[in-house]
Amino acid sequence: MQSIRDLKPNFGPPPQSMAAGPDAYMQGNIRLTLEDPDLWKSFHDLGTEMIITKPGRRMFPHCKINLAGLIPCAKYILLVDMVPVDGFRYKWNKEKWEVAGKAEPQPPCRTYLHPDSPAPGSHWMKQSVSFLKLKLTNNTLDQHGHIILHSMHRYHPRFHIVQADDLFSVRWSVFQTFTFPETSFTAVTAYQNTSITKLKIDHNPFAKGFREEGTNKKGVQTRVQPAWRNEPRYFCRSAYEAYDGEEGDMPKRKEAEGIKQEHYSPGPQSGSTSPPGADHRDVYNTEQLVPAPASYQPQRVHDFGKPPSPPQRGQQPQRVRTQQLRVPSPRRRHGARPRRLKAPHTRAPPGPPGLPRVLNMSMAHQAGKPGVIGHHLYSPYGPEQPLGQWSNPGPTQYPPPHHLTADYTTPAVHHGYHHGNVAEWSQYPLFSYSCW
DNA sequence: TCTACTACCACGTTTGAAACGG
DNA sequence: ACCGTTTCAAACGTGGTAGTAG
Repeated sequence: MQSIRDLKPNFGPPPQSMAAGPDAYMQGNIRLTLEDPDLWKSFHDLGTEMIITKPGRRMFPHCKINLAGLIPCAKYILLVDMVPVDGFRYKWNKEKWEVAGKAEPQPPCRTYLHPDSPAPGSHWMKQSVSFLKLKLTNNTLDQHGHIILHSMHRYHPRFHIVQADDLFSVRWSVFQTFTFPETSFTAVTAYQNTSITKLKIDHNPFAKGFREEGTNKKGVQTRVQPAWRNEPRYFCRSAYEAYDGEEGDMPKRKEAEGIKQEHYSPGPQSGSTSPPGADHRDVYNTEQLVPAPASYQPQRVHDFGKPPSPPQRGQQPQRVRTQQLRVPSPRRRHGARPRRLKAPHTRAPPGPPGLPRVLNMSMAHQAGKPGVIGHHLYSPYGPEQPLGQWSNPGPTQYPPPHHLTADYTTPAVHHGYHHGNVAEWSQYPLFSYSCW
């Protein structure tokens, strides 16, 4: 059913203090499923691209998850960050992505905190959790708390669930981390793959103006069909399939259901042209406990089987209105067309003044040195209230992804337990909390 | 010349205060 | 006065495109 390959080298028995606790058991039952997996897969098959801009750009598709198995009355914090898929920089050449060299040093790592956090498990489970407001930027000096990425690099989002009563106790809490392989993407400043552009136009409501039907005046040739749900895919070939090398014959999932047996090869292991080419709706699940420095310590393996009730296609998710505030800005563009003038609304921001809630964590750790990390929390509940500190955000290089593994029978890759207060539970920056 | 990036544009959607009606 | 619905415009999100830098 499931196997764990290539997780972490230093697996060992979990500390009993952690393994035996009721929380540990309950946390092990947490299930996380990705909403709109077919849409994600559609993009993934082509090689998802996400636009990054200086002012910040939303993701599309955006991250939306369903949670189950939380303790209803316990409070949780949800976080998302982006980690490089591999250590390469890419370029688009002749209709396919090619490795263009070594990855640039990583910018300060930031983590997006879901605006509802902290909230009880019942809150997270009663409806899908959307990270719609998450924005990506290539501005390393960004002051808005957006997640900073490098263009032409590949990333994938990680979801972190932390049982904690408040933001300040995160460092003492247990993290559980999940990823969805089909959410990996290439950060770009302009779309390279025209098929991706078409797909975005077709499915993103904000891009309706570029569809052929309607009032599109730009002559963009796109499919007219509005929805991806009820039609066969007009695209067929993954851009990643264009990669030569070991993954060229990577098995593709035959259909949306059924047991998958493809092998997910992490980038570094599959040569220089590393992008994962297969879709991976179902994944293995492992957990790990409080890490010893620089090592994962998987505790046990869960076999969750199929997700309990995967989101139904076409199901209109309940509209979620978060407390996310709008960052007041004078006018977005210089030459925007004039608006009709009337008594101008004095729109109060829907939330207290401030900024998107983003944790900024920069790793100071170097090989063999537990890092003292800085992180910056932007909270909508107060203007620029850093709950942490910046500290020495020197450029760091992400490690190769260890977590992308083989057989999948559960919705998400579950990376397991780790404590937020341990600086080097892994090489990833997120958990380099030192203080809040 | 090529590639990556930016600024601007014109479109559409979202949002919430104001207006309105019961 | 209260509550629910509708209206409407500012704010925002989107991809295209031209221009620029290296």
